[in-house]
Amino acid sequence: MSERGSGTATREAIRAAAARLFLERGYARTPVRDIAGEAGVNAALVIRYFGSKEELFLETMRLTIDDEPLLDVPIASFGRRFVEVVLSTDDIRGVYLALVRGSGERRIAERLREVHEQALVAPLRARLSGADADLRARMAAAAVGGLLYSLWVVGDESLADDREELVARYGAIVQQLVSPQP
Amino acid sequence: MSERGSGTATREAIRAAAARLFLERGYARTPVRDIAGEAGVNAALVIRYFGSKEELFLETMRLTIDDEPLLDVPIASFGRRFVEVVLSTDDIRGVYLALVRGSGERRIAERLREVHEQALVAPLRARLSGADADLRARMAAAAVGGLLYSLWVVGDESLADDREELVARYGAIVQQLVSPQP
DNA sequence: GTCTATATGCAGATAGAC
DNA sequence: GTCTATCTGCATATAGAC
Repeated sequence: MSERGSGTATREAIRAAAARLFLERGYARTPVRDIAGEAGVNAALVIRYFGSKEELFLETMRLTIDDEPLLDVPIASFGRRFVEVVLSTDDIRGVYLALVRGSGERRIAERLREVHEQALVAPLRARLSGADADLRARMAAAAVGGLLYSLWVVGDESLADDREELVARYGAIVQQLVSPQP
Repeated sequence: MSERGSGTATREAIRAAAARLFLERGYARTPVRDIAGEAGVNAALVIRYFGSKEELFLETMRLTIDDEPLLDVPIASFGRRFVEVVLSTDDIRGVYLALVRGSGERRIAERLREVHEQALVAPLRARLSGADADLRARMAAAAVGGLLYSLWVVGDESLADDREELVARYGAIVQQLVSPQP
């Protein structure tokens, strides 16, 4: 294998280890040394390749929501379906938690803003029209964000108890937010 | 002045400096040395008095919401009023942000849970009755938490644009959540 | 080119001098 | 009651081994 091939493989090993550890422990509680150890290389190499711990974090903590399950949903049941999709998409929880907790760093906060915009606001906005469509989409995104926040950051166990009922009732609220005002 | 008197004054100076800096910069970005400098003492003394940086943080980042403005509000306009109070209470923003961003630490996460419970869930719960009162209070608290999250953690500027309209419309949603289901 | 060993500088924390 | 000296562990930078 060429020098470049080996380098690329190592790069990937570092990226994979970093993603795993950042998702599991978050930014502050993940030393570069642990990432290096897991990837089987020296800590200095991690910095060599990625510039800094923060760069590596931003490189790995990306999120694209698959909105395919949302495409054919009738507008009337969209709220409920959206809550369902957000809660059951695998990667969201870890990335979201890591970004929120790391958001004291300026660039991590920027990434959180992008993810919020792309994963929550945009899919909602796409289904709305009218003069206040933007405001409605942002309020609905806030409500959904609040659900993730309560479940994952605050850790409100009682809320998680009955998943079915939560999806139904909270979904109805989101629905109300995306519906035009009477 | 006695040894104890001076000690207490210094203690207070440290606490005040810590509160100011934690609110301004958050947990991770506030070195103990800066707190000591601002209080005019040695960094070791800060640890001596408070045990650890984390203890000092927990000691200073408390929050009690004044729910007096909520007592006489008719139940029908409670949602709107609650949003109004939460958004206009001075200390909330700083404490909330510091706790959320520090919540990677177990004990800080616990404090966030307490604050969420006491400042959001409890006032809502107090005004509800019925079998599903607890669930409704927790969903409403999630929605309000999501508003704070969007405004302060994510920094959704568009949402903050028209404060009047935001309070009115988001308040209506909270109202819907605390109202019994048809 | 790819990687390791090692140095620098800053953090929180501790021991003990005064 | 307060400070100095110091330990440990962190991210990061550099030199150079292979």
